[in-house]
Amino acid sequence: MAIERKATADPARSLAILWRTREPTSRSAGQGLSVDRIVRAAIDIADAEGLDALTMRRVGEALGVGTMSVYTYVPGKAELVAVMIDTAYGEMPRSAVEGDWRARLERIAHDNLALYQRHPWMLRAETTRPVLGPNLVAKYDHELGAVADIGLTDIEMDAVLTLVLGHVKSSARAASEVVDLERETDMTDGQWWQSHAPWLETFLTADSYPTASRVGTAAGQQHGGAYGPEYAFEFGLQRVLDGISVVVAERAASR
Amino acid sequence: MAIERKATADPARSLAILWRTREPTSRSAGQGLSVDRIVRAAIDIADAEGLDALTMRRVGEALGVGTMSVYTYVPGKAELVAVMIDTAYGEMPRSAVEGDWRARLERIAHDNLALYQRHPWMLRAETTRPVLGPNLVAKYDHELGAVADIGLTDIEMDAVLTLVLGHVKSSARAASEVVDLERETDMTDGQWWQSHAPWLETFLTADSYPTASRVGTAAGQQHGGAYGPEYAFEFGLQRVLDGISVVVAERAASR
DNA sequence: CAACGGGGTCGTACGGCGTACGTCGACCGC
DNA sequence: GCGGTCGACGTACGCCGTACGACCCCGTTG
Repeated sequence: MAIERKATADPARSLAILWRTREPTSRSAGQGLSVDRIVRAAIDIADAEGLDALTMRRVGEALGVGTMSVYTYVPGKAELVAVMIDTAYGEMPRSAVEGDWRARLERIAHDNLALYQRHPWMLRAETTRPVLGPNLVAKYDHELGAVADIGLTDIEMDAVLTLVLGHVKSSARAASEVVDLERETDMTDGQWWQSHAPWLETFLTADSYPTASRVGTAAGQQHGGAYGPEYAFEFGLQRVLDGISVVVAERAASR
Repeated sequence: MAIERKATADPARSLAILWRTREPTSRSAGQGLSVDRIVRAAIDIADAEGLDALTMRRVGEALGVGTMSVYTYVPGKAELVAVMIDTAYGEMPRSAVEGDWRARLERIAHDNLALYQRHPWMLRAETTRPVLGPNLVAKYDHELGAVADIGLTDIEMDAVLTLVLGHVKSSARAASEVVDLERETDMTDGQWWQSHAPWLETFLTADSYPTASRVGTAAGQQHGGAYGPEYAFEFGLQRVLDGISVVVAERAASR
């Protein structure tokens, strides 16, 4: 029910797979099992049914193969997930670097949001000390390109990226949970809100917590409408970019 | 290895416990088991050893009681976690509302960071559609107080809070993972970085990804030093607050 | 062409988890 | 003193990840 633990995939093992240290043997070169086929099957399962549905038994099944055969190509589930993550990074667009830095960062934020929408399981699998696969490195390099040459120090460039991507991840997580819950409970967020309103009013009277009840109601109605997570994402992103522009302006002025 | 799934604790059941709908019977009033004792024991375990170590068997053990006895007071693990979360909120300071809005938000950010440092398991257990326990409501009301009366709409007040708390959570998660990994691997972040440097240089040459290799190295050294997650937290927080001040200024000007 | 060796495959089994279910004992109200 | 009720808990089920060892098939070698 929580974030992936033993997310500590053995980095060395994962890296060996990711950077293709081992060339395929003549035997396995046929149409048999392979890391690629396993990873693709695993991603399909996780995309469609979430990280909890991704079990080693399930992967074997999907490939018409015994559960333990999977372990021939992948040392364990944690390492499989690590490879899945890097593979997903590899499928991201590397939009051309055009426009000013703000437009570029905005574009990157939206690309990453789309990534999380396509692969919601990544929200629960990623760690902050990621396995440095080739696609993550390429992604990092590409994204740094958006903030290079605007007068920031290297440390600041990294911090800016961390900030923006962190915001995207927060927002994506919120949006993803709304979708999950709407499917699990067969209720839209708005319906859920309304069905709980009477209960809330029992305890959360305007007397006891006036501000919370007023603002909570307003925010709840917003969620009921078409916009909710989307608004939080856009609002937050614009605030973050505004904040970054203050630093950029400072650096430009002192040059 | 991931974020709590079936985090869908049955809200009604959780709420019933949280708002103490059921008064203690004369029988159970003695020194026997109780929701409070269970929750306290569970929080102690999770604080000390993480959410993975928190099993129902373990909770029973800690209380000198059979595993299934716990289910007399709590409908399931998900609901137990929900109550743990609200309890933790209840232990937060409600710092007096003083200073300007920026100082107040900064204070709130630091209070929430401290909460996550004391209870790192919350980073993996919280959801975005939380169970509306009494302490969460009180916390929300208190935190709204920091941004009331500065000219924002209700929706914006909620969005500002969501943004700041989202940033705190991102940063706290990063910091927490660093701590976890340093314990698990018996290596500091700096040592880990250095031990992987040769490997990285093999693939990530300055030729292939000049920006990534330069900035990554700089950021890596930063992590090796005393500051890393703390810097990311403070840098991001100041940027977020700068961004918010732009909106506040706009609203003040148009009034 | 026969024998061998090794690698891909997979069945079984173990120790963990959450928890459904049914029983038992002790206490409280009468 | 007694009946009913409720807290406590033992057992068991179906999941999970994966260690271990057996099998089988195929490419290589003598």
